[in-house]
Amino acid sequence: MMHRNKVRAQSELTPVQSENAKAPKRRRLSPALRREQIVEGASAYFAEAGLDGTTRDLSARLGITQSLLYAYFNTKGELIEAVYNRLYLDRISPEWPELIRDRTRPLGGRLHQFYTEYAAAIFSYEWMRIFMFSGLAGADLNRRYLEHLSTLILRPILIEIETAARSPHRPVLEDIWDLHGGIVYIGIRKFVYRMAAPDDYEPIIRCTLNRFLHYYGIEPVSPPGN
Amino acid sequence: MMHRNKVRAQSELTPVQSENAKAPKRRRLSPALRREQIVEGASAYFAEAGLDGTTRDLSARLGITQSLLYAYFNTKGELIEAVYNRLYLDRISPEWPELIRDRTRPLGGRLHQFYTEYAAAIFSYEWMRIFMFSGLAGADLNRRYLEHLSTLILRPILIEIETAARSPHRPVLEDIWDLHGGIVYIGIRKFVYRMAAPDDYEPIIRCTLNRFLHYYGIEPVSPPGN
DNA sequence: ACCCTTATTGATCATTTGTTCATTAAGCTG
DNA sequence: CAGCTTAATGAACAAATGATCAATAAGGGT
Repeated sequence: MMHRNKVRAQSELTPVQSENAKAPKRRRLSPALRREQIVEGASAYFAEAGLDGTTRDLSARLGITQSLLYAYFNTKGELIEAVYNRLYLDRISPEWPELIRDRTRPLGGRLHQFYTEYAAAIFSYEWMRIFMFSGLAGADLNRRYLEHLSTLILRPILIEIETAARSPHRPVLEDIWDLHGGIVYIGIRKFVYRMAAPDDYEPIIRCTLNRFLHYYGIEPVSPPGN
Repeated sequence: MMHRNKVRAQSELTPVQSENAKAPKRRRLSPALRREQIVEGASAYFAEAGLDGTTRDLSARLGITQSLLYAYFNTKGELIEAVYNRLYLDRISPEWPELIRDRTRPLGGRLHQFYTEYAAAIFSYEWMRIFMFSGLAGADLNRRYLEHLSTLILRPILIEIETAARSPHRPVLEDIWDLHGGIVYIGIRKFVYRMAAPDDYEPIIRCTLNRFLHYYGIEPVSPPGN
């Protein structure tokens, strides 16, 4: 005998408390809304538990029954696919390639803005961990995302550095991956390994960028007060 | 006639023995040997399937029964623990801190040797993936490993850079993490995201190091032919 | 207020998976 | 060879898990 009424008993004790209690009564939402709520909750849950997390745990966290998930997704895989879409969709801002190529501004400032915004975009518990989980699971989405990133962001950066370089050194794409990896690794340390990491990413991003630019004889990023 | 048993056991591994050699005869190994074989197989298997891989799949791959696993490990968790030990144990060579601090040699050469050896040590399918899986699972081992690395390797590198620096710039530990992360990210791209990566890590490691050293006014690494 | 559509539930099924244990046989010793 | 220790097997159990479906009730339309 399983005592599944645990959640129910909990919710009955707190009928309409707004804190963390869920309504004991059955709530009927519009399909669009419910679906949105499920995908959002699934993102948070799978980021924590991994893609092997169970549909029962997820539904319990959402305050709905497990079978309801199957009214919106034919299979658990479909649900995970929806999580992928929500997470990856438009994660690469279409403005970034323009920003990087905008030669009316100093290259340092462009890269600084890009990496500050990029860090803000991906340095989240959900994104970092689900990206890693799906990468390990062999999801093709990861490779596609990174190919996309390489084409739209890293190659333009490479070209801009080559163009702006005033030292004898010239970078190859692998050098841009090194720049990128050094910054992304901050997020990996924080969200995958759960190590202490700086609250503000700006100083280390700026320093990393300056070190990179310096090698190619490009002027450093202006201090943030600029 | 003579050493029939032994020969038989050996030739048992070769598939084309008799017509329907499908039924694998039960092989009786010494506990130490069998345990070693299991842990090795488990490392390979869990690296591929993740720590949620099943004991049944593992035993099938090892060519033994699933229940035999429990003759050597009381629980699946214990088996995974054994995999951790096999993988992490002595992964940080005790000679590296000495190497890094050996001021009779140029700093660039020391760091180059260290990172070449370090890459050779951890850039393997098994290490990279299991480290990532266990990190995501929240295994304390990861944090301990990285703390260890920070204390024994990164801090000494920081001190050596500070000491050797001839430019106005001075690094903080986070800068060393950036250097480290940029290099480690090569392995992450290759083994987690399964992207194309250079076969020989030496050139990019050298270039990354030189870029780093250049910022602090430290002489570059000598070319490999030196 | 009363339908009536359908979002939601509860029960249930079929597998999967970790774990246990009595039984079997491999291979060393006398 | 015979006997004996114990490595190894095969069958089984309990809990967990993905998935299904008839029954229920929430809440909008009239």
